[in-house]
Amino acid sequence: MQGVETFLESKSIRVTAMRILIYNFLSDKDVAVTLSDIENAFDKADRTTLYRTIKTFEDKEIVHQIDDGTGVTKYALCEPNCHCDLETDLHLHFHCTECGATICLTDHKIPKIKVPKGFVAEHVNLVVKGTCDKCNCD
Amino acid sequence: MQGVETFLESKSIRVTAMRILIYNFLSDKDVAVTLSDIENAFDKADRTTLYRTIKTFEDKEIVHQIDDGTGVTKYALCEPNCHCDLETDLHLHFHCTECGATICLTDHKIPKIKVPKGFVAEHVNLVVKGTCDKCNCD
DNA sequence: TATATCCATGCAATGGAAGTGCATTAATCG
DNA sequence: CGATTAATGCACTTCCATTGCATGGATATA
Repeated sequence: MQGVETFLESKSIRVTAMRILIYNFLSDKDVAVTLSDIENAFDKADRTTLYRTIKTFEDKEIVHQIDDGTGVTKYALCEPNCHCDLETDLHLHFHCTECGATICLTDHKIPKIKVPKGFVAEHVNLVVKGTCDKCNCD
Repeated sequence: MQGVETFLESKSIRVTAMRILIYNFLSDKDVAVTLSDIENAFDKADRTTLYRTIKTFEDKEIVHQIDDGTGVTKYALCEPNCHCDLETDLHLHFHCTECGATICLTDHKIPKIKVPKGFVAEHVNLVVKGTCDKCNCD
């Protein structure tokens, strides 16, 4: 994929084979993944490399972190032109307690939240737990 | 406090010195606490005891768990008559990124969240991050 | 081209938090 | 008081996140 390389460059991320692989892995998934998921997909690579690659992606705002309450951090690609802004970019996440999948509901923006006087909101984390469409078919 | 003992009994929790102390510790706080916080407050007690006491309190629905995204679980007393129900009891939590405090905004109930067709919502975790009233005074 | 520099990678190790098994002590009930 | 049941304490384990250091590859510079 020529596209990925130029995309990474446009985000001032140095292009390496590993990074392209990880990016493609993430973009193939429609659910958020853990570090272990990536680890299992790339046996040959070291855990630290994967970890730092994800951190780099995060810094450059092409990946966002999700805390779905399971205790392990999950990651997913951001939408194009995402800056993880409170007003425009934040979407809610759905965690299925049956299959364990965590899904970005990117078209479900987070409603405006009122906070008490004196408080300043900068970020919102909204996770809905329940059962997903696939699990409800059974 | 005679009141605490009868309260615990009413929840069918066996009354011990430790449990009274922990309950009072929690009710003195207006912020959610971590297990380590409790540990530091009670040097003499073993971590496991504190851990299991909190779990007991959770089971009996007098304490709720909060995942504010810091990676460590926090705990706070429930409101009276709370059953941690989706519709009536769930409130939002505010996490201050400056002082690290996590606060229950019990009068801020969680707005009704729409999820896509096929999905069933059972629980919602809503954490707003930013700076709290105390930190904004500086 | 040679060399210096910067950064990605890999290995090893650490630290923190959650959780479990088992033995001991304390509380309740008959 | 004696027996049963539950609470406490200790030791350990596991899992995940994170960091330090050494190495190797890519890039820029002379």
